[in-house]
Order: sequence, then structure tokens, then C-alpha cells
Amino acid sequence: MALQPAEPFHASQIKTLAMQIEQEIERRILSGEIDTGERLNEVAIARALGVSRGPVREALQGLSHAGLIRIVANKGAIVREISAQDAIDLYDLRAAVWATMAERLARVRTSEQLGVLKAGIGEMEAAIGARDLERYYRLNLEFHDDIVTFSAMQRAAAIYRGIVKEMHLFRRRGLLRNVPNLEESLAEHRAVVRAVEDGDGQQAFDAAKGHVMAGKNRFLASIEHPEAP
Amino acid sequence: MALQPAEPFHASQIKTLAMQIEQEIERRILSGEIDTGERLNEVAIARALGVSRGPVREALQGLSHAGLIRIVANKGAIVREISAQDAIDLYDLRAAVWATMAERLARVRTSEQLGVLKAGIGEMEAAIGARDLERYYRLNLEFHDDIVTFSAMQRAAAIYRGIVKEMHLFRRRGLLRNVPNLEESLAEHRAVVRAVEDGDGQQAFDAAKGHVMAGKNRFLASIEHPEAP
DNA sequence: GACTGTCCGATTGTTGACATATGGACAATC
DNA sequence: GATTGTCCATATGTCAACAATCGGACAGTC
Repeated sequence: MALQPAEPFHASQIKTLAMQIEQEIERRILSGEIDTGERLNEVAIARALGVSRGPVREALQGLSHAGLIRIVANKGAIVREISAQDAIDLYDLRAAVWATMAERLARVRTSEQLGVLKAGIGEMEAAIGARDLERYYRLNLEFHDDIVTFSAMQRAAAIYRGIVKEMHLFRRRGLLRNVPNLEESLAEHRAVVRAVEDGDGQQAFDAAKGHVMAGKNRFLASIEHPEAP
Repeated sequence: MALQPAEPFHASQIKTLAMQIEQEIERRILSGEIDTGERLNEVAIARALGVSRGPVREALQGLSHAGLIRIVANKGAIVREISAQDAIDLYDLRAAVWATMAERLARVRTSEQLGVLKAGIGEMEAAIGARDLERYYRLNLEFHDDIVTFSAMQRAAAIYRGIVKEMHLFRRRGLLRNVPNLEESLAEHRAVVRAVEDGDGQQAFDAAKGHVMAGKNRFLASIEHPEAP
């Protein structure tokens, strides 16, 4: 009982071939290595990875459920094309789901969790001060994911992360990643944390939804004026 | 070009064996034929349905992604057990997703859609007048699903329907279906339709969320006092 | 020349067999 | 007698071959 590995082991983490393949294809899709609309041939993938078609099929099923590809019976799989309308829908959905988790978190948060969130805010301030956009981008993702994790709403977390991945299908098309107004974004983050600290669920919900919606509006603006500075 | 089938055919509706199997197992799970916590043996299912293990595995993958079963590598699949906390999470999530669709619908509704919703309200009134609980239950489901369909948010719709199915895993445990206060429920429905008619997105969101949350509260009460009349 | 029907290569759907991992029974050990 | 190690039946993971389907090419018909 003395062994305490850094990353706690659990049986459900065992990686089957199909899972590895799914992860690999997902990586190639999100990185743009495989393009939107491209066709995914089972035998080609199987040969390329040195496996049989079985695990590849399972991987494709998984990606289909994740919304990254579209499978039609007897015809095959293609990488999904995401319309602007789809992206808008996903923004609204993501806003609602993330806000729900923020609302919950406001009601169940521990002081440790609050500390982590506040520390994140502090780091973001520093990143802005240093004009380190890359670092802010990473901290922003962490902040969002912390709230997802801390809320402990498993299904919602899975859905949220799925939505984020799916949105990458649009992001990649060159329009994004749009450069946010950092100070504005940070202020919105602060509002969320403040509501969480106060234990005010309703306000946490509104602040979180408002933050994602602000991102949506920036997104819409970037569609309207693709080349604006 | 003259042929206009009642149910418009689309290639994506072709049913592969795996899909049929998934549907069948899902039916057995939701009907209680297969109990919560029960183990799903691949060869047993394959033999029982007269097919090979391949499609069965695909079906199980699908059910796993839908949240109805849980698969761990090299060990197998069991029908998920849903805790009261899980059910609470699902209520919150469902409220947010359904409210998001209601909000959207308020902004894009056609008069035809509004007509359908109002007709539904009328039928519910009649069902209440006739004290026909069964009929009200069915109309209630239709009403919710109409809003889902009319909002035309595909991903959100898929998620919503998945959540509803997943909640059945708890419902079946005898505590529910809880008998709603019909007049109260109808009044909430009316509020949603009114907001949709007015094109007031914010209000539609609040009314829709409030309606699901009212259901959640009744659910919570039924947990606290399992045998109350 | 547009339409219809048939053929054929390519791809997916399905199958049965083989490879590997699990968990419990049993024996050996201290 | 509790623990450890080994074995084995069972179930899952993977594979390669077979069957069914799709879509385009081509020829025939009006």
C-alpha cells in the first residue's frame, strides 16, 4: 500500500489499440494534417498504421460520436465540414454548458479550488503584463478547464471538451484563432471567479455565459470582417 | 421526381446491423429487460441475436458513447449505474441545453412552428381536462421534442436526447416517473411558448430553464420522501 | 443525344479464428 | 492460516478472409 505513483493508475486508463488509433487520427484532424472534407479510407489507414481494419473501424466510430467525422453506411467516413452556423450553435451550446458548471462550482467549491482559480488569474495578469499572448492563450485554456474539472460534473465535462474539439474544425479554417481583447477577457474571468468565491450560483452562471458569448461576438465580428486588424 | 414518400428517405438512414443491434440493446436497457449493473457478454449477445461479435462490439461502443453502458478495456461492459448525484447533474445539464434551444427558437421561429407549439398547449389543456395522465405525459414529451427539433441546433439536439435517455437509467429505479402537478407544468409550458411568440430569447431561456428546474425540484422531493403520495 | 441497364473495381459490412488479458481456484510456502 | 505463485477457463482484443454494396464506365436503346 506504500506505492503512490505520481499519476494514479486506474484500469480504465489502459489503452487499447483502437483508442490509440482514435487519438492519432484525432490529432491529425485537429492539427490539420488531415483536411476538412477529406475521405478516410479504412484499409489505407490500417496499412499506414500497420494494423487491421477492426481497430480502425472502432476508432472511426469513436470519432463519429465525437462529431469530428461523419460516417454514412456503405459509403465511408469524411472529416466533417463545419459551417458558420454550426460554429454559432456550438458557441451557444458551450456557453450554456460551461455556465452550468460554473454555477455548480459556485455552490460546491472548496477553498483550495478557489485558490487555484485565483492563482490562475494572477498568472494571466502577469502574462498580459509581459505581452505574452502565447502564454495567456494557454492559461486561458487551463482556467476554463479548471472550472470544468472542479465542478465535478462528469457528463457535462465530457460534452464540453467534445464541443471544444469540434469547434477546432472551424477554427482551423484560418479565420481564427482570433486575438481577444486581453484586458476584457481577464475582466470577465475575474467576474466568474468573484461569483464563485461569493457562492453566487446565478451570478456565476451569468458571468460564465457572458464570457463565452463575448467570445462568440468576437468570432462573429471576425467572420464579418475577415481581414480586420 | 414525383415520388414523395411520407417519411423522406435519406441515405444516412440506412440501417447497418450494428445500428439495429444497438437499438435493440438500448431498448432492452431502457425497458428494464436488462438491469442496471448487469454485465453484457459479447458472445452471449451475438449468439442470442444470431450475429457475429463484430457488430455487437460496434453497438456496445455506441451505447458507451451514449452513456448507457460503461466499457473497461479487457474486462467488458456493464449497464451504468446512475447515482442520485448523477441524476441531479443531468437535470442541470438538460435544463441548460433545452433552455439554449428555446432561446434560439425564440429568435428564429416561424409562424408554422409557433402554431404547432400552441396546438400542443391546447391538447395538453384537453388532456388535463380529461384527467388523462398518460396522454399528457406523451404530449409533454412531444412538446419538449418539438422545441428541440424546431431550434434546428443539431448537436444540441443529439446531446439533449442523449441526456434524456441517460436519465431513464435512474427513472427506472422505481422512484419515478414522478407525477407532476399538471396545471403547474402547463403554466410553465405556456410561459415558454409566450416568450417564443414574443421573440424574447432571454425570457425563453429563463422560462425553459425554470421549467426543467421545477421538474428537478419535484425529483429531489421524491428522493427525500420516496413514499409520499 | 439523353436515358436505361449491366458490368466491374473499389470500399465497406460481416464473419470466424487466433492472440492476449483477466480473475478465480488451487497448491506451495512461510 | 494468510500470502504468494501458478494454472486454466472465460472473455475481450485483433486479425485476415468473405460477402454485400456503391459508384462510375460502358454499351445498348429509343
